[in-house]
Amino acid sequence: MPVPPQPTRAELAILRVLWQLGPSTVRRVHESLRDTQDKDTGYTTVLKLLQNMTEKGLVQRDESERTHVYEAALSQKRTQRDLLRDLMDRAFGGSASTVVAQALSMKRASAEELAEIRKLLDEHERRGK
Amino acid sequence: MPVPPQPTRAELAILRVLWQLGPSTVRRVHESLRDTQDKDTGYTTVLKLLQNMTEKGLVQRDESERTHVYEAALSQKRTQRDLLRDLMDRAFGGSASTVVAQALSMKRASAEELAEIRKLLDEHERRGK
DNA sequence: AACTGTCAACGACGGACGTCGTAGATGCCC
DNA sequence: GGGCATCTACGACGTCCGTCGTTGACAGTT
Repeated sequence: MPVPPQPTRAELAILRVLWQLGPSTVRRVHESLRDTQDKDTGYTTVLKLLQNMTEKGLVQRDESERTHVYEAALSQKRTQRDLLRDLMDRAFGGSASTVVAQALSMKRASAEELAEIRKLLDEHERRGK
Repeated sequence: MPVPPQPTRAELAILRVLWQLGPSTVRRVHESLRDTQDKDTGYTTVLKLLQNMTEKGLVQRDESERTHVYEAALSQKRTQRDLLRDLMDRAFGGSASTVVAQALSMKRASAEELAEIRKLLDEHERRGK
């Protein structure tokens, strides 16, 4: 399992919990999901998902205690990058600028976000110089 | 069928062909896919996909002639926006600036692309003013 | 020792997806 | 008109995904 496969929708939702809470038990993940999510997922469903994800290498499991503790195997950044890369290739012909253009066209690109983006761009340019 | 569901991977590959070639027959789509794609998809597979997509409202079918002609129902821009929005919500917490940051961190964000992005940003700012 | 609650593990199931074989209709050509 | 090619339509299959019921192990309580 050199490179784990991309997470599915449900798996990504779980990863988000793990990134936010850090290493957690099934119960904690389940409850956090219940809070955040609109949909109501059963306990054993979350357990099964986490078992699958362990199998795939998406998470690491500490089973030294009776109650296992799960932790994301890859960083949030890394996963975001992989997912965005994939979408960029499949839907945007690999063009980063088109991605940015679409991102800007969304309502959520608020004023603060625009300033943030410009800052990123400056930094990136300075570094590339 | 007010709003068609999001296209799957295989469906998106077909949509890309339709956006590039314009309204096309199954055969044309199939051949174009054979050229572009690494994977080798059978004719009837493409046909079935297009039939499903018609059902879902992703494409429109002109069956006035014996050989049907398919056309993308939604624009490329619109589809890109929907897909990016979805990923942004699921993986980036809805933050456009994080998306942009990840996009910039990729090798494909070349010098020309950076210039292009900056231009987009300027335009966007001017318009927002 | 019996009861109760929590946990991991396993198996099953329905649905979506991608794939293709095959049948049936239609058009073309000698 | 018979034969061949092309096209749509239909049905099936294997796989993955998300879901959950059930079982068995274990721990704490009384």
